[in-house]
Amino acid sequence: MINSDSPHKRYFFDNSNVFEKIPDSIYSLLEENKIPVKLKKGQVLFYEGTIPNGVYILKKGRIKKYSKGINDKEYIFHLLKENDIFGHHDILCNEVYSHSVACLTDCLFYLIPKNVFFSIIKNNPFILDSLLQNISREFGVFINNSRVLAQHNVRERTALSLIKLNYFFDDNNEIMLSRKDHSNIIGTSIESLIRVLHDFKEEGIVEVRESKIIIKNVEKLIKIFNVA
Amino acid sequence: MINSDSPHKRYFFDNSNVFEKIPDSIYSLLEENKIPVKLKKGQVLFYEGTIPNGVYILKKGRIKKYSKGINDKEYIFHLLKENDIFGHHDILCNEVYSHSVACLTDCLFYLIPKNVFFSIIKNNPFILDSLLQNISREFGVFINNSRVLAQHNVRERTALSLIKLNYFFDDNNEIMLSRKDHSNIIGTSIESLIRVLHDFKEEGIVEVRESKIIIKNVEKLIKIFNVA
DNA sequence: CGCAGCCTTGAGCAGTATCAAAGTCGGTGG
DNA sequence: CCACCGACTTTGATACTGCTCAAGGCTGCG
Repeated sequence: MINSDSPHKRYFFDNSNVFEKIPDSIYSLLEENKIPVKLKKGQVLFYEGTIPNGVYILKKGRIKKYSKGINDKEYIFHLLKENDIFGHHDILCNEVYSHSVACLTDCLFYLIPKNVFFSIIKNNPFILDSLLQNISREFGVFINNSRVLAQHNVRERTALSLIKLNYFFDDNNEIMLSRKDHSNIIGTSIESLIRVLHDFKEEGIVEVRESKIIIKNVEKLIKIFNVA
Repeated sequence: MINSDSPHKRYFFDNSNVFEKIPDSIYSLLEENKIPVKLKKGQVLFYEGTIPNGVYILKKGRIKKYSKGINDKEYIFHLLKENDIFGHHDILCNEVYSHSVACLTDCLFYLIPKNVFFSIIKNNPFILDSLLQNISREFGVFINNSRVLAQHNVRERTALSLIKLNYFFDDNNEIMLSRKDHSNIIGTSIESLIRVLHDFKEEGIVEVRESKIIIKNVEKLIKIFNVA
């Protein structure tokens, strides 16, 4: 049983508010050194395989983290929204980016340069702890993601994706995402996704308006995902 | 193109030798406080959902990390061998275990009690860094695992699993794993796995003897995985 | 010797991808 | 303002992939 209040929330919803409650001293350090970056919908912030230059905080907008596979098809494994931090994994292990990031909407980022980031975590065990805690927690999410891909069929995965997306696009209660991106989250073809959405529409579970999806009945989605 | 020497090694092979080169002081602390645990093949070291009591080092044997899903079917997302450390993620984020661990062979573990572990990482920034680095690095592995599940078919995933297993069971050059476990790694049914293995046998890629698999031609496996 | 637990094979069916074609929407330029 | 274009979405037909169920084979052990 999963929804945003359930004990399993940990596994399916992941927000990494590392800088949620930070000391004033760090805050001002961040303020002084942050570099604002503005991008339009569709633009790519960075590509997998390139060298990281810092850590980002998403201040405005929605982004996708993805990695390209067969025939350059994207696999989208994470969506982020306001105040989420990202890009720290590859900095911390000193590797090139393991994934790309692109904008689902117009976006504003703060780039925290690598050296600033390192000096912050070096001098603030508090932040380091929080970071470690957050990264560790993400594992539960990843394990579940993988298990879902391995064991659930497209209908079930679509149901789960809608539950998550509903949570993700909370502010306007409408899911705005291209079918392509949506199918690349679920790990299926555009057409298969559309057919499942069609079924859900007929079953009164969702409403589809102008390519936006409105969830009518989350309980049914949960039931479908849990193999009702 | 992936094999154990390729630049993509990072994404497919994951060893977390956090305690690889540790100061003598820490080593003796570990030596004094470690609790040896012996288990037989098939036994479970811990179950997902239970409370962690420490961090483990696998000294002897082979284990699987898995999580149960539909109909109690296991999804195996990681195999570990000698000197691998595990169980630290859930300790670090102060959660119950996100997965279970069971023995593929007779095993010997060292349990490092929670408080010892914490005092070590608290007093040794060196270890903490190494830990953070390792955990961060694992993300690349997980992203790739998920993408493979989302985009590759059973034949391709089986090929990849064999490449990995070959690396994992390096010491005797034979893959010893039940069809059930193997299929739970790939994310398919036992029968489907068997059919693919049968094909590989006919294509001269593997040899199957007494339920053990011997890889005859890794290059072909790589080609199949990369969608030849 | 017989039983239990794996492994294997076969047949049929359900699920999913692919390809092709038509419909929809938004934006652009005449 | 309207017509057209391109991108995205939807639908249909078809083929293939992979799962399930059922049965039989093999192996090791009591």
